[in-house]
Amino acid sequence: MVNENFTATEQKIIEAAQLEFSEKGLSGARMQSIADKAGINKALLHYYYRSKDKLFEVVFKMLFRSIIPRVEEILNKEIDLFEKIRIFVETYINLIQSSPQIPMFIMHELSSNPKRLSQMVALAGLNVEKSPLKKQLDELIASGKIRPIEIEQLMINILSLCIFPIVAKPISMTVLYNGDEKAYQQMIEMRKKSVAEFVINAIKNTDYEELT
Amino acid sequence: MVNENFTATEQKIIEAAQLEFSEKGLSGARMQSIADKAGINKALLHYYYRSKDKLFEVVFKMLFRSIIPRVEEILNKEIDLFEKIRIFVETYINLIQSSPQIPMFIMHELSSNPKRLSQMVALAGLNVEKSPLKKQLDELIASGKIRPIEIEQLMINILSLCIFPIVAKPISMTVLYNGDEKAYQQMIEMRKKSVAEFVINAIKNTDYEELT
DNA sequence: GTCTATAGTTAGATAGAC
DNA sequence: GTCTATCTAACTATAGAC
Repeated sequence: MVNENFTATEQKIIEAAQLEFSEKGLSGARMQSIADKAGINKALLHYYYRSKDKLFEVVFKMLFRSIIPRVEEILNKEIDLFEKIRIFVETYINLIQSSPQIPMFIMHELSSNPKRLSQMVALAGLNVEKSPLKKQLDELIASGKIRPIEIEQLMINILSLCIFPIVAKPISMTVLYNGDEKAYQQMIEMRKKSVAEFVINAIKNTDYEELT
Repeated sequence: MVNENFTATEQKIIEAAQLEFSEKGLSGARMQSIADKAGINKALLHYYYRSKDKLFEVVFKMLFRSIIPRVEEILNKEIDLFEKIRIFVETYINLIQSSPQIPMFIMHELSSNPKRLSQMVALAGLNVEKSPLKKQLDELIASGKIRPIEIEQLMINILSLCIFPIVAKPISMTVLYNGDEKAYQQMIEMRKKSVAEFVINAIKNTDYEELT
């Protein structure tokens, strides 16, 4: 996760901060707690990052920049759409699972400062409308292989199915499994395959299949 | 939203608090800001609710209790499963749309205090495994009308598709629509119908259709 | 670069008048 | 019940020694 040439101390701070911010959000996080997690003291945090807000900004940008390329890479690969969906779902759920704080971290940030995100998106040069994925999707719709669906709707459906169950872990674990952690983990594990099939079945055009 | 016999002041406080808590979360919320929104002063908040935590608890419980019965009612209705999904999706997206803070509010709460939720769920007597919906689902699977799927997976899929796009409004609005609010609203509007069809197509057993 | 000590600020909570 | 004024605690941020 930490990639640039930081000193050992900087790395420890970034890691500790990421953990604290995603657990507690910007306002809930405590500089003291970050310092403790990093095994240093408060003053050093300010020495490196001046203020809580600056530190947050740094951590946020790093996280964001580490995710975007991975997503883009998969989406723009030259492979069959259904295969792409399978790979994307599995990779993405694994990614979130390994750092379940990330989505919450980003969502925390968003509600308080939506502008920051748009700057970063613009900077990353993301544009769904002009993506190779859209072209691929439109061709399959035109040929009748899949049902008509807007790329935005498809993307948001896939993202919802991958992200929400993990972000809302306490809800699903409690409401669906009476707090059974193991059952919940099994469910997530299953979803690495089942979500892709769910999506594929949802968009596959069955009329077309009958013709082949 | 406010239903019991509260005084006018209490109502104003509850409404203001709900707004503030869902915008900022528990830690980000300010008693001063709640007082301002309610048009009273800080001291009065403490007069009525003793502490910030108590106030939060009251607001949270009220919200939770207002949602559960509505969800249960739809899910246990004696109607066709596909029709049930259509009604549920439309009602649920409308509900969240009218109070988009609710999911964030609940999720904020969850990360900080998962136990509170389980108490409330237990209290509400929710149990998916024993619900009429599960029976209905299992029958349709047995008869081959829909593909095998666990009720928990189906529920979490539907909830994800309804809740996430609204909770993650800033993400989707920015990433998918370059910040165009109107385009985003249109997308949500479409989803009131399209999500149900997406889910139905995903679970419908096409082999069975061919047989009929 | 890293620490201890402390200054400065904010915000939750209480006391007491009306 | 509602207000103003105030206390106290928590937390961010800085100063200054090593």
